[in-house]
Amino acid sequence: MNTKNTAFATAIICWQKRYGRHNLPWQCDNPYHIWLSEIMLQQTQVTTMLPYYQRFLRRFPDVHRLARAHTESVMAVWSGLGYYARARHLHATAKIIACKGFPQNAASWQTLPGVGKSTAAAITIFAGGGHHAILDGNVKRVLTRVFAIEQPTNKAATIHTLWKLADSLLPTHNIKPYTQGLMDLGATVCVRVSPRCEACPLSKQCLARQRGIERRLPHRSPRPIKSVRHIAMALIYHHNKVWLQKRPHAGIWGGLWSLPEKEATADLRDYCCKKFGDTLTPREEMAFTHTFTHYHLHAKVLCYACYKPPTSSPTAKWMQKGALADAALPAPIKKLLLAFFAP
DNA sequence: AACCCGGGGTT
DNA sequence: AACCCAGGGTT
Repeated sequence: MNTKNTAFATAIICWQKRYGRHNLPWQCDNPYHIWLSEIMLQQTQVTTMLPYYQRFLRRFPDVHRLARAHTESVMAVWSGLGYYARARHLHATAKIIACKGFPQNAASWQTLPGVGKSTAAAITIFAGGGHHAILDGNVKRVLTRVFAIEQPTNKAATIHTLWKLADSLLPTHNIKPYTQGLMDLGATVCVRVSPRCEACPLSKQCLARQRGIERRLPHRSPRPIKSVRHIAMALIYHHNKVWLQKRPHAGIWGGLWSLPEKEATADLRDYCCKKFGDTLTPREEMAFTHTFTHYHLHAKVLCYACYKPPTSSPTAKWMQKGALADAALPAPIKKLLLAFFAP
């Protein structure tokens, strides 16, 4: 019978002790700090999120302060960090926690908005008591390489295999340094391009390295070709202000402020005419393209000067050009507006 | 600028 | 199980 692979965990725990990160501000026993850090670390590196983390905690020192805050101020503090759905989910979860207290196990954590299986596992491990596998991008990379898993990692069956493998590798003790070590190793040594195998504690047991295929892993099956989608947007300005609409929470750029948008330019002109009447003067046209996972978005932007603006409403408002940089806008819209108002 | 990537949510 | 969404990193 094959014995349990303890060499993997042992090597990581030992490496973590000497080379891992030990002084991160959320390495404490405050579940609020740990939860916030894990959300901010989704799709984001430590060096990027660190100043945001500090700023966020100064503004919202505990979960009750966060729960009581207005969504707008949460989004404003999050501004610049990207992936704004994380901020919306964080706020929604804060309200639940303020009412019902912090979850006491991973399964309960995972029912909360923005907390998936891996994040729930990490939070409960670092907050103390949890004993679960994690499987984020770093861990996937380490596992597919050390065990030479060549199946495409964007397939459910492979993900399932990786979870099983991660479960089987869990050590009985030292779960915190093990988990932190796995994350740190993937982030600093077993990186996607140019892995630093000479500095890796697993290099001797790494099957991908033995076979010389570490750079080809993890493997993904190709994605379908992207289509192109055309839309029309209106940039309506009044002195140094621009007319923005709040987007619905579902769909792209959910909950962010953006320009009025229609499928076709004719529809857009109709809308502008109805909304602003003859107070609008057509100016130049602009355009941009933005690529999503599944399609290229091509936007034609009709610019109008407006001399008599309508008043704001909950879902539409005028924004000063000075407020654009810190506002919750989609990245391409922010870029376009900053360019438009640039001196 | 093109290409690659990966977390949670939705269907 | 497959697809959707978002923005940063790398080349």
